[in-house]
Amino acid sequence: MLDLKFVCENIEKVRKNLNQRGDFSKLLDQISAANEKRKKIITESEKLRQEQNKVSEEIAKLKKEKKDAKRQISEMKGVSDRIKQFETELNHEEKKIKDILLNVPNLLHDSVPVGKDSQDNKEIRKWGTPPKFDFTPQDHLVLGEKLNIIDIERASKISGSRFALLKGWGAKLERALINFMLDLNTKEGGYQEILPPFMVNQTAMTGTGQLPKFSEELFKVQDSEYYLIPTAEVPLTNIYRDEILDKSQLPLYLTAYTPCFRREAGSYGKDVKGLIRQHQFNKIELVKVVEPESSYEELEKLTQDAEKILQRLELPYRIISLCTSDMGFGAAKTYDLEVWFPSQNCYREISSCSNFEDFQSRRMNLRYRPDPKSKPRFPHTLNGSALAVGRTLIAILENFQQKDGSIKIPQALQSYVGTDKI
RNA sequence: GGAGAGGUGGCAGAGCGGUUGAAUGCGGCGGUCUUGAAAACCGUUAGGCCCGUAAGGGUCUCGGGAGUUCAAAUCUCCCCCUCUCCGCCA
Repeated sequence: MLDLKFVCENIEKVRKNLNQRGDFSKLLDQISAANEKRKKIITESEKLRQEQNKVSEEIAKLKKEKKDAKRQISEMKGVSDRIKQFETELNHEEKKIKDILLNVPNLLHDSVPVGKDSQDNKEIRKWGTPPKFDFTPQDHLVLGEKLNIIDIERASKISGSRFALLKGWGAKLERALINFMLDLNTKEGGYQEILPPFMVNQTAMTGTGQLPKFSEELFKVQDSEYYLIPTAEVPLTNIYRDEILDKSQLPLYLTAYTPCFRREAGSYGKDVKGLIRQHQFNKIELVKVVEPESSYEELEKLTQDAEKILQRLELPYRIISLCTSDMGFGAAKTYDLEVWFPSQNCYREISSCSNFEDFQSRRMNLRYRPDPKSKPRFPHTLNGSALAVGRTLIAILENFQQKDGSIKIPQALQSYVGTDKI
């Protein structure tokens, strides 16, 4: 959520920035107008309240002295009604402002490349070289079926489309990856491991920005107010919602393994084959809460933490900076990590690392105190996948496949899987 | 699921419907004392919003919402959460 005051005081600047994401001009004007009205109402009603408080005090004094206060009481009867009227109007304007503000995306950082679609995303760097095969490499589905470790058909029998069943070494590899990533994040990255709830309430979803705008992407649990998390970002970032953290608690580094649940509405026909796009997938997430001054430095570090996993797994990847039109709703800047997929002969997203600045912390009223004497401020929040586990698994299958259809296990992972080949 | 208890400032814990944003204690910060520290003593210590260049002034907030009243932390109703006991259960 943007700062109302900032928006109203810098409306042309905000308009120009948001123009890169779409047309929010009308909404901004509505906000500005509603805010003017709001301020007027407040000024008027506070005058009345002041009078009410003063006279109430007089009444109290008179009563104490056992004197008559009838005149004052009847005088105040009308005042109280008018205050209530103002209150109603004020609530109306404030709700209007909040409803709009919750649906306005974050301002983009100056360094975000300008572009009109994903073609304009900017490659930042590349690591590793795509493997050369002296045979035609298979895609992960073919490999998975041959090895009897991925079963899509039976998964659709018990659930539906966009679900998968991992079996035997497949299941074990997935589990090994989870442990490997968590270990790396905690031991080398300094992240605290969290095992959060996989269902959260509406307030949490609003805090990180999934609601109110993107409800069609979420699974809601019937007969309850719970939503299945689409990413661990939601429970992790919301842990300290409505709190004022001490400066000594920052920076906060959190990591968690969770399954993620997404409706994938609007992705009909996209990635229908295989494990790329599922309704349920495993992910290890990194979340940071940091002081504003250091957040962009922290974004670089967080991205490197995610990269490190791919490097240890010897998977070739590249990093791109998402361009203005490809950026997500709440992010000010995003790097995507894309891993090499031999079967598709291209890089595909395996992690997304973003700085949300104070967009989320303002939504969830998460603050920190820079020092004991100063006012609380909104910290910056960041998150990134490290990594999407299912996509990592298939990247390993495809990049480490051998001529005979077997899969070599990357060195770093062998002790976790318990074999060097499947 | 059943029965009961309770939600007040960073924490603990008071609070006859009327100068109570809120006693007191602890903690935090500043100071006095001390060679230094501790102790003791003194002072200070919530957040949001509005007006104002500022100094400052005003206003709201005692889990959330609605109501009664000239006036609500205090009374009424609804909701949420926590704890204890019983039942069920991984």
